[in-house]
Amino acid sequence: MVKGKIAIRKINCSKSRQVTFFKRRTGLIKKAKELSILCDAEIGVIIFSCTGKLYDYASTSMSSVIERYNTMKQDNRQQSITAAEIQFLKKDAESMMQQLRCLQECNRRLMGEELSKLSLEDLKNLENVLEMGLKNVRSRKEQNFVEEMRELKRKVDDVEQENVELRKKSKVIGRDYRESEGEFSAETSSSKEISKMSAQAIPDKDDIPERLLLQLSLQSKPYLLDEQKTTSG
Amino acid sequence: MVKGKIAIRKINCSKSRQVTFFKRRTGLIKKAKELSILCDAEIGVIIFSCTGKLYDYASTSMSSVIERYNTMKQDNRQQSITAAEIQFLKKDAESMMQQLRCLQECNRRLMGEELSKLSLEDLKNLENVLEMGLKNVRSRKEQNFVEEMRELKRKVDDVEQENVELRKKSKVIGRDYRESEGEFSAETSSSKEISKMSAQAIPDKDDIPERLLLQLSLQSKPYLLDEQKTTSG
DNA sequence: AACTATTTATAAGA
DNA sequence: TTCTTATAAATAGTT
Repeated sequence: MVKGKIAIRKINCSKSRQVTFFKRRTGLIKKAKELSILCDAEIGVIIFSCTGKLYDYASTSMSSVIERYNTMKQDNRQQSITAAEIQFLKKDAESMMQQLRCLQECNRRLMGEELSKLSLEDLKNLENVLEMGLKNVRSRKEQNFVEEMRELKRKVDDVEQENVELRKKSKVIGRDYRESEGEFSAETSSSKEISKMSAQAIPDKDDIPERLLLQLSLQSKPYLLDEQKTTSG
Repeated sequence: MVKGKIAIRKINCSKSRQVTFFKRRTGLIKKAKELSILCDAEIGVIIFSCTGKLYDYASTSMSSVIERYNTMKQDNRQQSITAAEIQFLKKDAESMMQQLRCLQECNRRLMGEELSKLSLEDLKNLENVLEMGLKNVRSRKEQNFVEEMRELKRKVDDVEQENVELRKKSKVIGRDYRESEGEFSAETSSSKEISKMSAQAIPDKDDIPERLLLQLSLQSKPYLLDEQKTTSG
């Protein structure tokens, strides 16, 4: 190159390697700058010295260059999730958080909490909604009740019928058979079924990571069927 | 630089810009190569032409260079958001979605909808919650009502007092003044205030992007104070 | 793409 | 690191 051309291979002498690194690094970045200006190009140069020090140049910004590079390369591994996508995710999260807060507020009001900010008109509307809801719940409850009663009666009839036949049998083979035992066992099995039905509940709040619960301050537990809130009696 | 030095500024002639771009790009990458070899440096060069075409060189591999760059820069903005973080974001989103669905279900049940899956026990609990809530709402409503009545009465008194004084005045200056006019205008202003109070509602669902609404199928509008749902009467 | 006149870059030495 | 200087390399303008 000058005053004694050198071969392009690693410079062994640490001292002169360092000097050459400084000179050529400066030169390289100068050339990159010139190229970007002359030809209106977007350029990024990243240089790590052999000692690990970082030197860089970017005509716009390095993140812009890298992002553009990744987009163009369609690198689907780690880097390809662009800033835009992350923005979307974050925006989604924000919207959902807002929705959650809104729903929680509604929920609390439906449970008769946090009413202080409501106007007389709002309260009237809320009362109407609750009255309607309560009517529906009672109607449904009654319906369920009637159905379960009917079911129970049918079972009792079945067991009584069974008992009658057992009694007949015991007379035939001349053996004593206590009638109360059969009835009792039938009753317990049907009440087991009732409690099994009430066990199928909606998803529990424990499925949600604590991190989020804290963020949302769900400490007041707006989940209706949470056992800590709705102990019957 | 040569045979007529040129100024470092964008070359206007598209043709010569293209030629210069080719020459200098080649030169830049050659210099980068030489530097990486001579000084044992890890180098990456990314060049986008003004037409958007990508040219690059990396002494090792570009992903290695970029990764090392990001690690070193600890760039907390776009690129450094690791795959793990993105996983977190997505998990958060999922959890929130689940919470939302759960809250919506609760909300609907509190409004007496979607009761079919509930057991007799659940329905009893729900009825209790609604009764409690309704009690609170009615109590609050009554309180608000009393307060507003008191406020109104005070205003009426004020206006009557004003009337009395106006009548006195009109006698003094011998001019006729109709008493109904004053009272009427006072009444309208106070009823305006009532309706203003009910206007301050909770955030509307319209604030939430349509994309999310669709995802959540919020079409059934579980927002209590949504005007389409809770029209009084 | 090749040529060439010059400018630029830079190796070696200070 | 910076300066100097001799010389190699890069490249603008032309063919």
